[in-house]
Amino acid sequence: MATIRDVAKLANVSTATVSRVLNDNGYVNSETKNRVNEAIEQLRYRPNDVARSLFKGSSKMIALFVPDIKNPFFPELARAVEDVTNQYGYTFVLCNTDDNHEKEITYLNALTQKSVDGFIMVSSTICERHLEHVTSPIISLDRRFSSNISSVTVNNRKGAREATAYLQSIGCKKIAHICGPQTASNSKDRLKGYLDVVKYEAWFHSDFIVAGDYRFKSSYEVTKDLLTKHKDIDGLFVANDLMAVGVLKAAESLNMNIPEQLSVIGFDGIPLGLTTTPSLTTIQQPIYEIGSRAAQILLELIDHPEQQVIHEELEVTLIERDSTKRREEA
Amino acid sequence: MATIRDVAKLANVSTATVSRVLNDNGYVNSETKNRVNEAIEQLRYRPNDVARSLFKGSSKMIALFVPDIKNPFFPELARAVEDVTNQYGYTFVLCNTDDNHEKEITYLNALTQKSVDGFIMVSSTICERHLEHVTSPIISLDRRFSSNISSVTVNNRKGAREATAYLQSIGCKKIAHICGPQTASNSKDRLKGYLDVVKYEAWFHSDFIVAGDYRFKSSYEVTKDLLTKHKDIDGLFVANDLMAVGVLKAAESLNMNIPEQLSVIGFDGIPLGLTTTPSLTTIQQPIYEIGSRAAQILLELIDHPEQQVIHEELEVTLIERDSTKRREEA
DNA sequence: TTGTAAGCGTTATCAA
DNA sequence: TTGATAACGCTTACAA
Repeated sequence: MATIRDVAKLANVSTATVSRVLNDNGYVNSETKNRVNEAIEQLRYRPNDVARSLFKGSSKMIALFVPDIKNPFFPELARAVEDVTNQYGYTFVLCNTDDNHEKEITYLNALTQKSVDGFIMVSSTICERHLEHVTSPIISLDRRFSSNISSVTVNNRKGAREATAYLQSIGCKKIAHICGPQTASNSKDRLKGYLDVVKYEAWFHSDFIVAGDYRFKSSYEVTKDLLTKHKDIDGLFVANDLMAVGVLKAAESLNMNIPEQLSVIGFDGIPLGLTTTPSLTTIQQPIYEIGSRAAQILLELIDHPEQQVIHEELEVTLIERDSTKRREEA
Repeated sequence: MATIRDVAKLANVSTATVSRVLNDNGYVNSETKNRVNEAIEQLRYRPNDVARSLFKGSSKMIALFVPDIKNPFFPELARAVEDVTNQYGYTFVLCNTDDNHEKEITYLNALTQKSVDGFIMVSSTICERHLEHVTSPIISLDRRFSSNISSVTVNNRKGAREATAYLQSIGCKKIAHICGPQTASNSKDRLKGYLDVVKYEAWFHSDFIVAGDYRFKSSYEVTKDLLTKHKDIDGLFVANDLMAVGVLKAAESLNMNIPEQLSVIGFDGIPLGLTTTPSLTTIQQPIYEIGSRAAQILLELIDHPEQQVIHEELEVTLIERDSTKRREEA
């Protein structure tokens, strides 16, 4: 690979001049500029970004931490982040953390050594004190670490309320909830939203709240149990779509008809909900927008580190599909 | 951030000595080693990888190019690649190319400037001549660029033959095929495999081959058309699972019963096929293994550039699920 | 066993 | 308008 010195020699100028035309700053005679550009072309010269990074102390890279890209919520998020980082000339690093705290810390250190310019994190285990020594900007998604760390979230509690109220509005009399992992703040908020609506109902009973972990399998099993024990449940608010699909499959295996016997509503709005039979009613998050806003805010924070903390909350939308249906009055 | 010089000063040694204990090479007295390590700890010193990269000319980063991480085939692949690269201390860069040639070239150049050590590419547009000036090792996935560029693939043609023969074996009399984009070699091979089996059948007609693009939507539409025109089709081999799910949905909208009236088999074995109703019979690729083998081979190629080109072909497996069913004799 | 110093490829300051 | 040169933080001959 040719270096700036090779170019300088060929064009009969100093490296400083080459650098000037490269970066388009400082005065440079238009004729020598041409000479330099020709030399660049002739040598197929491309500046070495590592050397640039060393000098500048920044790498033009940003990293996204997700628990697992295989979880269908994250590909769209990742895509959004990559789209905007790429648009601004940044390189996109993806890290799967498995919600493992040590792994997160290891990544954080490794990438800091590489002068990565900023982090977007979906994490349940990170909190402020782990970030003390991190000097690059960080933005948390979906879950808020602390008021000092910028975030992009949705109003989970409100969305959960809306989901539950919707089930009531279509005539469900006994509405259960399958929770996400209680380590995740969004999951806690969704539970709260559910409780906001049903807490004082005469029929309400804590048996109607069952624990899941946001994964398909747990909900498949937990649901079979729940629906076998409580045959009077006619509405189910599930903390995320992946688990809601598990519910659909569990009901299928029990020969229960959805939505005739049971209405099911999920949360997230992932594309998977479009391909099930019945298709899934859900509270849709603006996934792409969450990712792209997060990336934009991060890039602003990188350019203006003096800027204050930013918290942005986006809106969710109820999407009616075929897994819910108005109950006929008895 | 502390530098190696700060450590050297605090430990009362030269930077060379610090470097020696850091990299554990060269002689260094065990007592001074302790002093150095204490200084490192005291200053929370972490070596700057950018400086290291500049010196070494390599960055300990590898990149994966996929058309779109939102396509459900790729998250598992990406996960596999990230797992092994991470295990060997490499950083994982993800690029969405949209099958856009210019974008691919731009990424390739940008990452080369960053001294990225190797590339894993899923691409239909790249061929050898675009790679002339790339000096880092490259490995192509799923599609073979040329015999000079290492690859990890599956036997698409054989898998397609197996799929088609399976439909015959369960009694399908007229078997159609929905193709992938003919720009992709895997797609062409799957078509060939289909033809291998049906070409000389008396019923065979070119109308039974319809063009898709590996996406859900195209197949949804194309299928409605096909099934309306040719009501005698009783078997359908679809070039990938995503399109096969489109077929399921199209049949649903036509009130056709799968598998009673029509058996459908896909290709890929993505998790999506487990959540549809009916679940999808398919030719399963070992997706995770493809990714992890590719990454392992790439790392070998990075360590031993003198090594020759490697082509590896993995096996596919027929998975019977609920979208296919033995035809009763008339 | 340790230190000195050159070099990796840039950018930016200062002087000319 | 241009050029010399120090600096970014590290590694590795080579010398001591």
